Amino acid sequence: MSPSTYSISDLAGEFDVTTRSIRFYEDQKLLFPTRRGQTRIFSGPDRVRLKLILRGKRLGFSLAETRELFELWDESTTGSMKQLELLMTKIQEKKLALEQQLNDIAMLQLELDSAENRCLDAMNELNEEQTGLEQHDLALTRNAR
Amino acid sequence: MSPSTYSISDLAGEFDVTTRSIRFYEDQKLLFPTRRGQTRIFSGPDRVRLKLILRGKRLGFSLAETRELFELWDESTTGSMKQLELLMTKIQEKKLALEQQLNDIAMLQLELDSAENRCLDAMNELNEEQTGLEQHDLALTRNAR
DNA sequence: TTTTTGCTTTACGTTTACGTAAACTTCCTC
DNA sequence: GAGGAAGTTTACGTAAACGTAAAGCAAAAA
Repeated sequence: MSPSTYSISDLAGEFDVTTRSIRFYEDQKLLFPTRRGQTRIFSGPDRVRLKLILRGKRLGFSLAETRELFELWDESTTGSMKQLELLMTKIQEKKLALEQQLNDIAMLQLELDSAENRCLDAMNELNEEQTGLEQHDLALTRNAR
Repeated sequence: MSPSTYSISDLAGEFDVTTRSIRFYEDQKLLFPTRRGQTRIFSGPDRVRLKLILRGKRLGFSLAETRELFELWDESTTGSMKQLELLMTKIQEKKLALEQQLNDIAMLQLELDSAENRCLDAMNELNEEQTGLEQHDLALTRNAR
């Protein structure tokens, strides 16, 4: 069974970040570990937050952006209509941004595929120059076009 | 017909970046405009490079990363086998990274959808508290679950 | 001809996201 | 009870990606 509390190095180990980073995230109000004496104790929700922080980072979110989302989400439980509407617009914004990212990724993938193929072509040509024409079967090592 | 050369402000305008940024990219060896006297003249390939730089940025690539790819691509035309193999591995790396990003985006999209729905639920509850039960049709404004 | 407009270089400033070092406590082990 | 491992705070340092101001040239417009 997964534990319900974690030490700083538990989380650092699991997600491959430094303890320095985790303390920095706390400093930036992204995590709120409790304390036993001096030492930090992280809860399950803290762990989830950390995972979200890191995923956000991989997608180019700044810590400030992620914190803003966390805050909106937290405040939304106290639920004034204005808060909820604000949260909705932020959610829409992020969804649009993700759509854009999907486009970017799709285009880059196409370009990488094309680059890959040209690269393979060039390698095949080099091979034929070196070993003569009888080795044209090397083309079989290439992926489908 | 699209022109084959561009001024710095042409590109800044088209891609909505500052001229400062473009000069910085040149400084970092990502762009290589020629000069007429003092002023920079950008070619079609320069324009393409700029577009790739910005797309890379949106996906969280550093300028150094992007430059490395450019360099590998440029060197690959002079085509020693070692260069080509290096380029291939870099291409594979980027493709894997993009796959990871696709996963991240998919998961975040799911979470945003879920957040959106909980948000809409909360808004509906607020509305019913305020206006009585006869307005339950508001649920129709919600997207499909 | 002055003025505006656009471009240039040089250079210091700024924000983000940590790294790194110093100096200290706490707990565990031997 | 000496040492080591893991935790802590405080604080200065750093790399990336520009922003911003200063000071100047050069062509086009008024």
